Amino acid sequence: MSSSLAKSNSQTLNASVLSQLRSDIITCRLMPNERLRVEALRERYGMGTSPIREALMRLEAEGLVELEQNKGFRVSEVSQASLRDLMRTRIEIETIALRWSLENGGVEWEANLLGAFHRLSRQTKIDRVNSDAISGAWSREHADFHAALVAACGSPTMMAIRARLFEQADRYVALSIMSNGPLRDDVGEHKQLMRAALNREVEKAIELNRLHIMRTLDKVAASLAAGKAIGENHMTGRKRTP
Amino acid sequence: MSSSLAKSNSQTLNASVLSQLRSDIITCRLMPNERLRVEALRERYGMGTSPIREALMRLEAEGLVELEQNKGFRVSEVSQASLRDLMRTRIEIETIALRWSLENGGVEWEANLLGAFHRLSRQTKIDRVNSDAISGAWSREHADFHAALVAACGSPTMMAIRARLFEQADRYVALSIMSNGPLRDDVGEHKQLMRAALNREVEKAIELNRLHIMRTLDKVAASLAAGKAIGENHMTGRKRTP
DNA sequence: GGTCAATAGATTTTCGAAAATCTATTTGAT
DNA sequence: ATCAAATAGATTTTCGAAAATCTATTGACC
Repeated sequence: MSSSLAKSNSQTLNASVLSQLRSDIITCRLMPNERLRVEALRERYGMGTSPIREALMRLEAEGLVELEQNKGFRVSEVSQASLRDLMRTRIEIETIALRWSLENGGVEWEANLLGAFHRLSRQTKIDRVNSDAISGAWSREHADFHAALVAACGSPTMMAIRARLFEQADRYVALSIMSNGPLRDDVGEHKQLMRAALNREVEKAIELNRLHIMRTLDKVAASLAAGKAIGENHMTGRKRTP
Repeated sequence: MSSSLAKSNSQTLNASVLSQLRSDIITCRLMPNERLRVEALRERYGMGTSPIREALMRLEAEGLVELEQNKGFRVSEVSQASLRDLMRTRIEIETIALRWSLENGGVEWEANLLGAFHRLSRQTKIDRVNSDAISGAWSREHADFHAALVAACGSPTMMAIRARLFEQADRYVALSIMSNGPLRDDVGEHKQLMRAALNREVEKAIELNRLHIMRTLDKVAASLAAGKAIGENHMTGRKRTP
């Protein structure tokens, strides 16, 4: 029942539960709006209150968790409005990061991008066999590919912002997959995008990236509208007295 | 010696120490790179370890604090490189937010902007009398003015990013003021910027904003280069044994 | 029946001490 | 003298219980 990722014991419990919680939220093993009771999390992750609350505070700053004074934490709510806001902002941020990256990228960047694409396309094939069981691996390769695109942008600040928005978007994607199955086979899209990037066709790459995000938005928004029940009022109330 | 802001007791200690710490870091009452020992902070803010560590974790996500595993927290380091990265990113973000805000802003937005400018210009006058003693008040009005500019941008995500970057920049400004005194009298700059915004002269407002940030960057970068000693190696070592 | 205060249980928040880890210094061997 | 292991003190990290707060329900009163 508890999360799978066994962490190397060289980390502090704090760091360990932070990455586990983040992962559980992004993949919607912890559903949007779900209450995060300290006692329940203590049991789930097997540790005391301190590291858990510390991790939750950090995730609050990242926007994955919300805290109401004296009422505790819950997973951030999802909504059409914030999905659209998120994706709109993502497009702007990635546009800038991509432009900078194409201006600065050298041979190393090109090599890493090619590598990331290769891993992603392989992973896609594997997934087609295993259905959507281990799509966690795909998700990681997918994230890596998009990170590789902007890796040469030269701005740690911009990259950090981009990564955070990508994570938030990933949560919506996970939610969509849960109700409607895998989004679509977009190996082609990624390949096009990579080619434009490697050829330094800046405006084309930016436009492809924008379309890539917009297509995801449409798909996710649709399944969010359809599967309204999911994610709304999920374990919203307090534990019933026996 | 401890921070002045007396917090209303309706907040949790956690929320209280969070805002105090954030303020102390942004104003450089806690200097860049200064170690943040839990015991010292316990004394400074008068509470136990839990709320303090929770606040520190949150500030780490905001980029004001850095955590090294098993070695504790310290105020984030400052550097020419990260200053330039920060300002460059700020320009891009504020450009987008400003554009959206000028597209969407209604009468309410205009009124609030005028009000914010009025308070800022009044505050500037008061400050000229009291030297740089209570420049904290000016800093607040200044932040409010820039927030008012983009308040109609319609994107909570973009506004949150902008606010965070502004805070980070404010820390550099505070550092600069500490060594070189008040930056400059930029009432005129703010007035120009407001007028362009109210007249919906989008490109002009964006350019003025860019110049506003660039001028600040130049000034701050210069005093950072000059006063190298400040902020470097400040209480960097471990407490000496008696 | 409806409203409001009192109560009890659940939950969050906070504390202070214990455990784990790091760092500087001393000690001992080569 | 040099290096490495051992030690001691400082510091971080974690725990579990106590205090504070919230929420649902009961019961009194109109």
